[in-house]
Amino acid sequence: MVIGEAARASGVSAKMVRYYESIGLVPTAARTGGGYRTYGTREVETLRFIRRARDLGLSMDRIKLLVGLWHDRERPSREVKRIAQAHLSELRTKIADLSAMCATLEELADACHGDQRPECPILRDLEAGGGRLPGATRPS
Amino acid sequence: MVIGEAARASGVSAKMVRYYESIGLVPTAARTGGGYRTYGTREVETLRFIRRARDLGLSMDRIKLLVGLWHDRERPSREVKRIAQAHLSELRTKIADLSAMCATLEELADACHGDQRPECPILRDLEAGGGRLPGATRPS
DNA sequence: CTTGACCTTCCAACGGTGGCAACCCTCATG
DNA sequence: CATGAGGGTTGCCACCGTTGGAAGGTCAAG
Repeated sequence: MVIGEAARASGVSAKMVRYYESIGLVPTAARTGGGYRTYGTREVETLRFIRRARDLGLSMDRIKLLVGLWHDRERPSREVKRIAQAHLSELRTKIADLSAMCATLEELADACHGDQRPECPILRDLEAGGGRLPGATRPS
Repeated sequence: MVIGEAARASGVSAKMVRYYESIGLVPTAARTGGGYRTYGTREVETLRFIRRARDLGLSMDRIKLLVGLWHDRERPSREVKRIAQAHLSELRTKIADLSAMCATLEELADACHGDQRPECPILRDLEAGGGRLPGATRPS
């Protein structure tokens, strides 16, 4: 299997396969006489593993750890769970941050009539930096 | 006001002020005889505007548009609202994506006993890519 | 031979952050 | 008045992480 076939089989683009090799996430692939990288079933499975981990939003560093644990038959599941929970906690933080932005922006967009008039609560808020706190718009 | 003072007054780092100038987000600053950038109240207010927009997660491109609209007294609030809603829609998409990851990962982490034993549903899922859908783990 | 896939290397994006050598400005001391 | 010290500023380059694209060259197969 050359890189294109491995890419199709794993769902990881050839570009990314080379990249993963360059950062040491997957071991250096064997080469044919002509210099083509070759992959076997095992390598493709690793790539698929990586893609699924990526789909869950895990960072390369954590994926590297997970691949190591995956290949270790003696691993304690505690280690895996710890990584998952660290990621979960970051995901939750990000979601909370985005939700806060969303809430503020929703409030502002709702207050904006959105017609041809120049008056705009969105710009007013960005200008004054005011109404970020609860309690709605402060009285004038 | 030189750049450091403007930075402290606006909450944008001096580095970022130069960066914003380099990408054309803020106009070229006036200079002293010695080549130092100088800022007035108006410039600092613009920087503060930008920082607040960044805090809401807006992209540089959109902030550029918003600053333009902010300085335009004839702007239709429709334009501002349209930008806000475009960003809102992206925020919601991102939140949904992260929430999906979160849900999957929560399910897997809950199923993992997290002790010294090697058996681990998290790794099993990443390996097989199976149990993403409801209905629990399929029978062997 | 032609065509397609592969090889390497560089550039772009996002929004900054960090470092570095050199320069400017101010103040203190001789 | 001159000199030095210290801190702020300048421009430039490189880096973070992940992906895509393009250029230019090589390989394999029809």
